[in-house]
Amino acid sequence: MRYAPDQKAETRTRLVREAAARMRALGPDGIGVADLMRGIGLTHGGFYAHFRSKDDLIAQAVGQMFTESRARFDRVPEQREGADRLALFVTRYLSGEHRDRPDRGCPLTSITADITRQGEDARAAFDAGVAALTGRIDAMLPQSDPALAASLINEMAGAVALSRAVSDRAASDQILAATRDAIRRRAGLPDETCPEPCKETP
Amino acid sequence: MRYAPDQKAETRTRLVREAAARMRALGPDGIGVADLMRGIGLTHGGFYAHFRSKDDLIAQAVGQMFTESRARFDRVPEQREGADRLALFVTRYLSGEHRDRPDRGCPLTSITADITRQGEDARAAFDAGVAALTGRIDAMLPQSDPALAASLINEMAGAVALSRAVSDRAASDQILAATRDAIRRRAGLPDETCPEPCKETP
DNA sequence: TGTACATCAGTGAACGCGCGTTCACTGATGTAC
DNA sequence: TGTACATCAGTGAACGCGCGTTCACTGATGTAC
Repeated sequence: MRYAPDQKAETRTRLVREAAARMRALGPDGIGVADLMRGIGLTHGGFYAHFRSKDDLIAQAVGQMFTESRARFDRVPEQREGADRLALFVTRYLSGEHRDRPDRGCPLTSITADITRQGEDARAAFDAGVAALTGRIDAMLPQSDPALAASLINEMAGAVALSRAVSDRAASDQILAATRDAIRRRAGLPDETCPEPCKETP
Repeated sequence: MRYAPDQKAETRTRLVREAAARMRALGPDGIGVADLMRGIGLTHGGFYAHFRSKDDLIAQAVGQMFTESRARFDRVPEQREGADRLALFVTRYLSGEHRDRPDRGCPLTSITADITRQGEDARAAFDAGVAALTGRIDAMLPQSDPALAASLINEMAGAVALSRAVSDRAASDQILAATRDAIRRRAGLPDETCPEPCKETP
């Protein structure tokens, strides 16, 4: 078959998305080139028409992860703002759904430790993502406080990561609930009243 | 040569220690059986006289990591207690030295995301370690508050992990400093006055 | 209109390598007689 | 006292396997003449 004019670009996009999802769930070492290509219905040989190396793909995927994470956690009904937006973010971030679906989760909860061992490009993408995320949280605070914003995201990311690692479900739920309380208190938000229908676990 | 009566037990101990150090720095997938054996001056073939499998070793090493971490961060001059002990712990935990030496660091800063993908034994060892650590922090609080203790360790572990991932040294230092402030405030400790000589980076 | 050729995303066999694991063996020393 | 054998932590060759990467090829369609 002859290919549609933007077929190659489209395949590349699908690859980066698939890689981002797998990396969140399995880490950079957990994705294999052949597996990945099979995942989007192709064979492994074509990979190097799209990326210089697996490292190159990883760097692209790190950027993608932050983009998707932003779309998932920061998207809000337009009329909301300030504290209301932050409350929504916190509820979503510290939810059972976020814990149970690492493949769609925030990169800070899954690949932070791995980034240390990645190449320069992946690290740069990670740096940019962290800075942007911290900035957006700062903007949702009652008054700008970059150190507080950084501190809040550290705790939230740490809590979600730990809630996944802990085997006991009740203990895991408890970590998330306690962290929601702590974050709300620290950010000066009202106590737990769901700002929108809370579906904890799907 | 004939072997000393406790030689085998000693070799096993050395292996578990070496594995713990490597796992912290490289993750469970980052250590290879042959490399590890070479690291303590032996050849790979002898490994299976000590462990049923690599997974078995990993589970042992997880326990070891928590034991060492406790010795490193919780050891205090005996006269100290309460808030004073906690201040010491926080200073050590959120230090440049902890960031720069992951091979001697707290497992919560390095293997949390990996534990999700490990076997039952490793997860059980991790669970026990987390519970014990949280309990010790709780005991250092002015008054017991298990949820606060968990919240504090989440933020501290998240911050150290992130301080390692960030490329820019100044930004990394800033994460640690800001988190020390945040934790001290949250735990009701006095402001930054070094409770003992602070050697930040070696 | 028909023929020859160019294009190019994707194919699949093959590569060298390191992994976890197995197993027959080594060799120094203790024990039995 | 000397000889034969048991012990056992560690050795090193070998295994099957999956990895990242390379490369000659496919085959449907567009273009040139």
